[in-house]
Amino acid sequence: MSSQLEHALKQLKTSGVRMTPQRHAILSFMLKTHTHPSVDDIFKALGDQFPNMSVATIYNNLKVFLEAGLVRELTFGDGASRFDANVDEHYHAICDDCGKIVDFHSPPLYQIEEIASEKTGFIVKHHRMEVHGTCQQCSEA
Amino acid sequence: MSSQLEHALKQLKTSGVRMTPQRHAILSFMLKTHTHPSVDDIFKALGDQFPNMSVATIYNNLKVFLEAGLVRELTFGDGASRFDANVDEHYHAICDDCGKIVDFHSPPLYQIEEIASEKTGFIVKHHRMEVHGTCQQCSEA
DNA sequence: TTAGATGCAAATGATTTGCATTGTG
DNA sequence: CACAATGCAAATCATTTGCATCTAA
Repeated sequence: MSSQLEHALKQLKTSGVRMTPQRHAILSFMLKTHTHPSVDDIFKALGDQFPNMSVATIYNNLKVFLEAGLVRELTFGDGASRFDANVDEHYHAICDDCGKIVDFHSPPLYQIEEIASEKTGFIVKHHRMEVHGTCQQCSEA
Repeated sequence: MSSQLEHALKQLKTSGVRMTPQRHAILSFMLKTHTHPSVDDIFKALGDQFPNMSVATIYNNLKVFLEAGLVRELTFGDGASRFDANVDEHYHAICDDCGKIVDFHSPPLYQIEEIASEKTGFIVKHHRMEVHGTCQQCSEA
């Protein structure tokens, strides 16, 4: 078991969250994948293990994980939310042709938070940034 | 009539888009407001003028305007898309308490597009950035 | 005149909710 | 045992679609 999963399990236990087989499977899947899955992706991926699992259970659990800070929700314009268990500081590149989402790292844009704060009077807590374009495979095709 | 509206009308005419009273009203409203309205906001705002206007008409027209590059679509995690007729380079500050969206300007983040391109192999065409936090009114309350 | 636009209602798809049942701690 | 979690179905909400009617050019 990955230490990341162990750590997440411990954290949930500390917060008084009960562990169920479904919850464990969803969490474990989220920590293992790097594909930014939608609820439906998770539903399909765990269908073999849990033929009777309800989508409501997936929504419920993602909400629990969100509140625990274990996952982030990503919303693009295309219908379904996507979820990302990589909560490290990072950004996303999105292919406007095939929809693929690729993580990348870069020095964080704290300066823009300061500029925003000066110009708008907001107390800025975080920012979101993503680049759009065409991925390597799509541009080669 | 604002020169912005004149220019938009001319552009649509050139693209062979017919002008209807509904289309004119939606376009004019979009250019006048700075509130980043949702479809429902537009529907309510124009309800007096057009008691029988269909939401489908609003969706249709926003799609036309999007394709003409006259508006941008903004999607946050909260259900409905919002639309912005300010297509100049600018960013948004979003209040996580009251949902208000405030425009602000800043030197564009082209460097992050380069970094993203190097790290991911994408051909980067544009980026999106927004800061989240608490607006002045909400933090004073 | 005629292709494109509108209005309406039904369809779709994501997400939420209510509730009876089950299972964790 | 108590209360939280699950599964299921119905409800909700944004958006899309089909189609008959209308209208801008």
